[in-house]
Amino acid sequence: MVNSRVSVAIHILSLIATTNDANQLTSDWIAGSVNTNPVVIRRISSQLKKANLIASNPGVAGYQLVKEPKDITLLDIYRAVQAPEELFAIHDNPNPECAVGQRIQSTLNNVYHSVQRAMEDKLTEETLQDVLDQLFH
Amino acid sequence: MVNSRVSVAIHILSLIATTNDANQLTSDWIAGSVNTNPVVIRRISSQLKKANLIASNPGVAGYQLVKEPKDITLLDIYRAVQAPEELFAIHDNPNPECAVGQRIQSTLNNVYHSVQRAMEDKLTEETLQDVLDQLFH
DNA sequence: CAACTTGTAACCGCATTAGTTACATCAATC
DNA sequence: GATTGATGTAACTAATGCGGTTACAAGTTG
Repeated sequence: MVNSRVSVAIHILSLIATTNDANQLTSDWIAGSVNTNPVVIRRISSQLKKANLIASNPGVAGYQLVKEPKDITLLDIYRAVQAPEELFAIHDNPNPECAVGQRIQSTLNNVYHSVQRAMEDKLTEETLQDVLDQLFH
Repeated sequence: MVNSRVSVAIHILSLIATTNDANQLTSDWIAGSVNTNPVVIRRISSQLKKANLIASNPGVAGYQLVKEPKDITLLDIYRAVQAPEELFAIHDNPNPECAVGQRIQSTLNNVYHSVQRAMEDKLTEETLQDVLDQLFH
């Protein structure tokens, strides 16, 4: 299962996108909405910042979106908070002396590739704006 | 990331589908091809058996496919070894007094649903036979 | 009976995750 | 310029899930 950082990141970005008062947008206040520790918010915000999705300044309260919600895809968010990895794990060191063991890894890689691609395509289709539309239907 | 049990399950099923000598198909021998402990093989085989994909008998060596490889989809295998769960985790107890916190869970559920659906559709498209075709191209 | 097998329970070490404490650094305000 | 309150990070903890392993019950075959 994909960890909850993606969900928290979307929550954070939704708050940033819809909160007018910048002074209100502290990691403490966001943590109150997400219901977690402020450090968890700052940790994920740091990843969103490195991915160039939000901006912030040490010492000054608040976060700002760098792009418009319609230009932030869920894949952008996913990749911002998720270590780059394959969706499916493949076991290590299958026996090369076995016909199946010898070719199972490359075969699985091929098979899984289209599955992961399908997932990422869907994540690309949906943007932060779509999330906002659903939040305030 | 999805754990490696799916990959090991496909490996096991590939061996069963392509090994003629039933006496050879012990959990010990399969473990030698996968390169793991025989108990890991029996554990996953037990799940495949409960999912009605393979058959076996206590005390007698070997496993047999219950269906033809073309009738075993990767989703069948995925569901056999994977606890039924959502692909994306959603954080617990967001603040109901916040407009975003109040609706984020149901919104994320909707958003993630189509993504998971896309993945499962792809897993349904590919069968054990496709894997065998790629293994012995 | 002896030598095998499958099936399962139980435990271990490791990695990952979310939560937390602590603190360095910076900015705004009195 | 000292105080206050913010971001940014390092470091630690508890809980969880994973694959690997030992042990053993129960069955089959020769």
